[in-house]
Parts: sequence; C-alpha cells; structure tokens
Amino acid sequence: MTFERLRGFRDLYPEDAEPKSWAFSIAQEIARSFGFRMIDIPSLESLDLYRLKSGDELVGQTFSFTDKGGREVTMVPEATPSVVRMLTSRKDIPRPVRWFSIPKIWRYEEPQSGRLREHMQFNADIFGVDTPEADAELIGLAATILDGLNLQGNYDIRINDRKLMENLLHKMNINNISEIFSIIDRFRKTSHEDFSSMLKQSGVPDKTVSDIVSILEHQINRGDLKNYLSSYIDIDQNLGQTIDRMETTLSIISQYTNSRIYVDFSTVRGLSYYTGIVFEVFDSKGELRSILGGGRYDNLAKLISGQDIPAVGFGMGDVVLELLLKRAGLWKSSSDKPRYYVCTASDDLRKEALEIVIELRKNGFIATMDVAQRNLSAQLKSATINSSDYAIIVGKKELETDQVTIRNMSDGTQQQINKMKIVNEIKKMKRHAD
RNA sequence: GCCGGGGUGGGGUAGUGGGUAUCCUUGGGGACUGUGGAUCCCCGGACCCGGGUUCAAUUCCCGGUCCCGGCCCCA
Repeated sequence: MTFERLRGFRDLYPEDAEPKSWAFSIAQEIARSFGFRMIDIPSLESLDLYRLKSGDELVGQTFSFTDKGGREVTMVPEATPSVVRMLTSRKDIPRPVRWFSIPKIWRYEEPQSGRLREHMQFNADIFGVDTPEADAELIGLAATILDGLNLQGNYDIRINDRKLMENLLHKMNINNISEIFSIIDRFRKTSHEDFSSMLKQSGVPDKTVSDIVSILEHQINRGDLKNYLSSYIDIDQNLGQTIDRMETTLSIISQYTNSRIYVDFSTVRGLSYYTGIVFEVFDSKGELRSILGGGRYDNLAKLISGQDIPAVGFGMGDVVLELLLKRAGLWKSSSDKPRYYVCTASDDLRKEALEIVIELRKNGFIATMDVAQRNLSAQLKSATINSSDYAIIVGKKELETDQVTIRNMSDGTQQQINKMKIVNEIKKMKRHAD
C-alpha cells in the first residue's frame, strides 16, 4: 500500500522548504522594521464568520465540516475575518494597530498554476485610521518586502479606488455597480468583444461600453489622473477629492520604492467588502496571477462586531511568489554561513571530534560530524555530498601537538591549526577570505 | 462542479501486440583499514487501476483514478 499526497497539497523538501522559509523571514523582518507586531490566528473557525461576509457562495469552496459537538467549522479560507475578530474582541489595543501574521489557509477548489488547496500567506493590516498615509504605508510595506526579496523591476503595482469607480459608473448612469464590478474584474482575462457583450447584457449602452473599455485599458501614471478622466466625464467636487487623495497616496508610495506603479481601473478585486483603495501586484511580464493584493475595508469590523474601525490590509500567498522567485533565479536559501564537517581519521578519536563540533556550534557555526561510523574516505565523501565548505580532520599524528587539519573543500588546500584556538583560527581564515 | 492534455524506477527518458523493458541520473555498497567530487565493478528500483478485444496487452479500446493546465470563483 502506498500513500499519496492529497490533491492541491504540497510536500516541501529542503530545496523548497528552505527558500520558502527564507522568503517569509525577510517579509517578517521588514514588517517588524515597519513597527508591525506579529499575531497568529487559529486554523479552524466557525463557518458563520465567512457566511457573514460573503454569503453561502464561499462556503462551497471551503474545507468545512461539522465537528463532534455539531458545530459547523472550517479550515480558514482567508486571514482577515479572524484578524478582525481578534482585534474587535479586545478593546485595550492602542490605535493605529499594525499587525501581521503568517497563517496557512485552505480553499477547496481545483488546483491550477499559482493556486493550491493549501498555502501560506503573509498578511498585514493597519486598523483605526483612514488616511492616504496609512494606505501608502501598507502598500509601501508590500513593495519593501518584494524589494527585500531582490525582486525590484520584476513587479508592477496596480492601484485603483472603489469609491472612485463607483462615482465614475454612477456618472455614466450605471446603478448595478456590483454586477458591473464583477465583469470589470474579468477585463484582463477576456477579449474586448466578450467583455463588451457582457456589459451590454447588463444593460450598459453601447457608447458607454466603449468608454469603459477605453478607460480600463489604459495605465495612468501619477499626476495624470484628473486630466485623463476629465476627457470622459465631469469632475465634480466629490470625485475631485477622491482623485486628490489617490494622487497623495501615489506620491507617498513613490518614496518607498522605485518600482513601477500606476492606476489601473480594471483592478477592482472581487471581494465585496472593499470600500476604498484597492491594489494588486503582478509580475512585470504579466505571466502569473497576482502576487499579492489588498485594499481598504472600513465596514468589516462593524459587520463582525458592531464597532466602527477603518482598516487597510493585504495578503501575499507563497504559491505565486515561489513561481516568481524561481523565474528570477532567487529561489534559494540564503544561508551564506560556511559549513564544517569534522572527520575522524580513526574511530577512537570520536570524542575529540565531537568536542570540536560542539565548540563550533556554540560559536554559531554550522558543524556536522559522521554518525554512521564510517572511515575517513567515506566521511569526506559525505562532506562533499552535504556541500560542506571545510573538512576538519582529527588525526592521531596532529593531535600529539594539539593540531588538527582543516581542508578547504573547494580547492583541496589544507593547513594545520591549533585545536585549542580553533574558533579564533577559523574566524581569522574567514576574514582573510573576505 | 465543468472542460482539455497526459500517466514507463525517486527524477528525466527509449521502446514494443509476444523473449530477462532501454539509457541517463539519483540512492546503497565495493575497489580504497589517514584524504572527497574522477574511474571501474556490484546492488536496489518502473509500464497508474479495473474491464474489454486478442492465443497473447505495458502497447489497442472503454471506464475510473491521479497529475498538469484552463473555466467558475477569488480570500
């Protein structure tokens, strides 16, 4: 009998688990440098928490079941409701709140490129303020993380604003906003012909349809927004304010990163709870699904708890990120520490060898020795296979004068060093190498 | 849930209606009881499952299953 991995789940071997761990540790480090605090959410929640937000439709795409107490529960399909639940059940947390988490999340759907049934997600939110500064800080965090992963130039940030879009559509005499949003959400995946006919079917007049297509297909750079839109519609005071706020946000974000950032009116995001700015990051070549996405959701806390708490957040999954990092040649664990393999020339010297291994480990070095009772030749072979940088050979002859041999595994050069000062000697060698 | 394309050792592959299923790689061991990656030798390991056609199926047909990709949906 053999057991296979479940559909949509992954086994991560060292060559994948280590780079993934590296990527998330960078994200975590950068979030902390922004003053974000780490939280952790449960893996299982009441199914009602998601019904509340998006109705029964989402429920069919969750890993959910009835527990032994008869409760309907689900493996969490996203982090945000749990985070909001945690925030609103504590009243003593000073605002603004900056929180991040790295949960695993689950969704029951057909796996495809960039989408699996289980994945890990980096999630960050700012609660308690509704300002362009907060929006920019959060998007700035996302960009700084990607830059920290050395992805500069490999991604674009697309920004839009739900309020602006609603305003725009109203001005075009469109009132079935959410229906139109879900069509707009598919703009980049459908042909213009199909897209236009979908809009027409939803009651949008022909002339307006062509305007919408034209507006959606352009990328608008910072500073051009008002000018661009004025050729399609009148800009009243209300719309003007929304545009000004967006320009402010864009301007602040440009302080965080040199990455390409533009307004893209086709980015509306499917989730119904967004109330203001929305954004998505894509690979520049446009080959992959979105790397991360998020936006402002000022009404969710009220829905969950009755408390009025503005919020902006984003989530970044590890699946697309992995594809992108692999394409950029950055999928490796960044441990640049040299690895030492301590060998014994004869089996009765294991005690001395282990002393050296322990001493090296205490001083922060990566040190290994044979545990298979193998001879020197086999130990060196093993050191090679484990990509050790140095082998330290403990032998009787050298020990008579308290020396051990250190062998550089890349060029084969050897030298004798004093066993008692081994840590200092190694540090000295390292400095020379640098 | 729906649609398309695929399943030959751990990974990558060749091939065939009939004999011990090819090659590379990986793994284990040895030549080598104080010096590794080379070389040589040995060993382990596969035709997804079920049914049908046939004297005979890994090969052809059907169904299932799994993988990959896409749709739906998007957190």
